[in-house]
Amino acid sequence: MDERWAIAPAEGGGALLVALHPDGQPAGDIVQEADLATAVASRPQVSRWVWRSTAEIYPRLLAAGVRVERCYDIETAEGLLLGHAGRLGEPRSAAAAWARITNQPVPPDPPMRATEPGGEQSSLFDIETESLPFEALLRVYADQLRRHHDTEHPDRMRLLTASESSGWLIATEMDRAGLPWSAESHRALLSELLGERYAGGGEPRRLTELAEQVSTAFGRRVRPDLPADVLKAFKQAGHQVSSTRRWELETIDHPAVEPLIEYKKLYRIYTANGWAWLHDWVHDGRFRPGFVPGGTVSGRWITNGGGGLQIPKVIRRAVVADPGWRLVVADASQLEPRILAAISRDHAFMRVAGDAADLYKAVSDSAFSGDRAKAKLAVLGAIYGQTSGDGLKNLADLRKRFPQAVQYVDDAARAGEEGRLVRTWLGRTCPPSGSQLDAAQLEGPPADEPQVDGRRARARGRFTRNFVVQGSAADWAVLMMAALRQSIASLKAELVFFQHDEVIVHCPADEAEQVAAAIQAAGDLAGTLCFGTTPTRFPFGTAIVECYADAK
DNA sequence: ATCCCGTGCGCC
DNA sequence: AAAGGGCGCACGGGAT
Repeated sequence: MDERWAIAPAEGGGALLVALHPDGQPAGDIVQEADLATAVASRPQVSRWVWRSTAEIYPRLLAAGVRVERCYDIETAEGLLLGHAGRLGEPRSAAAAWARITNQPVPPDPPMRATEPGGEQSSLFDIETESLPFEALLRVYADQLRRHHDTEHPDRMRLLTASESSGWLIATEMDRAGLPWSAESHRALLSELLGERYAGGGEPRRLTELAEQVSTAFGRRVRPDLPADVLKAFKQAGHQVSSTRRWELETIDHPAVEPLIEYKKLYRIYTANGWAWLHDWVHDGRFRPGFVPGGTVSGRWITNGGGGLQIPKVIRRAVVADPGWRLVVADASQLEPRILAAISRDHAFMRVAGDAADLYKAVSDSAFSGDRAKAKLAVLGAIYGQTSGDGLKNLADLRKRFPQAVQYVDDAARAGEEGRLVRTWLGRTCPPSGSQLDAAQLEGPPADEPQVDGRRARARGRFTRNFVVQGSAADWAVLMMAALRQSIASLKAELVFFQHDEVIVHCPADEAEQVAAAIQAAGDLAGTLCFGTTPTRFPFGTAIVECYADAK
């Protein structure tokens, strides 16, 4: 039974509720109840809750011990529908949607609330309840159902909205659970890498030493954290470099290079994941990243404040399962080329993507006489938009063997260059050309010259080329997460981390094998739900470990 | 004192 | 060997 109810918070912790017809119209009278969580918990027959914002309501439900199976997040849907209409960037709040329906001035979206470091649950109660009347919210919802119907692929668009709404449920649950984090291991690691901190503050011992070594090598005081200073010093020493990026420094033969590179590496750890970060972001043995589903235009998630999706490999030593528990770490192997196979419907490419072990090997056997490195470069070049180098010839070979797959991304690039929109498989749409959210707009100086326009157009082409693949991969990934969430719901296991194509589940040791199997099953199901029946496979590399650093 | 931007590097 | 896409974050320095 697909029973839908809409709900909104009311004064004093209460709630307004109403049952809904399939077309979104109210199926009865609006009722008011005294307690939001009780109102939800007492209606187990409801299979999908319709609400303005998961971020507003769901933390309160979870705090009261109430989990929901499915929801429809109206503001998330508004963003996706606006995007589909080529209006990404316009206000997506329910109030804005209502204003558009009623031809009133559209209010700007409220600024994004900064996440409290550590994701304290209490801060989530502070979100102001929007003053849009419940009846207006219901009208917005019904209007959105109609707009779904009018999209290019209504079934896919509905699946996208449902999936993205699930993403918000998952994000909220993951932030509540938190990633198990050993502050003790983290501190030990920092001491080992950086040395002691001086009592009076300032950089730790190892950084001070390396900075001195750099100065010694130059024969004068040089501050390694000032690129301009470093550039000048190298120039005086007779080495011309255009930046102090690591790969460029590595080409120089000079005794300052080695301590300088080491300094930069450790300085990064010190500033981004050092003692201050640990203090701000890890509490009670958990790191709560503040996940934001669909935070990027391509649909990838972002996190709020703690750099949760950029945890350096070396720092993963601090991610440790609870005693008797394990981390099941799984990443989807070679996901983007497999996605390209599925969305392009290139039969030959779908078949090589049916090789569960190694797609690049399968491509190289098929088109590059066994040269795996070449095959990989060609495939990545197609996805990212190669502009130079040997890759172009490899790309030509790839096109010969898999014309439809390469055509798909070439078409996306062409569309982008010509200022048209492109969409992911499920219908998430790129920003319109020239809009605020169009990254290619920033490319180069703001001049009217044809050369600049051309470069900008090509930059947008590379963006849209990648968008259809990266974004469709994000479509798949969230569906996979939603399927996984359902299949482990009866276990003690908890989803605790998600990073583009990688998930971590924290579970008792005796559940680990079952969880690992559930992840693969969820990937397979997501593939079928998203793309229908195809030969393409979505295999995972899975590790059952006590420490994140031991995965892979 | 505070904001903005370029630089550089972490992740996928 | 690097490049080609997407991000967040910290820093210093200049502008305000």
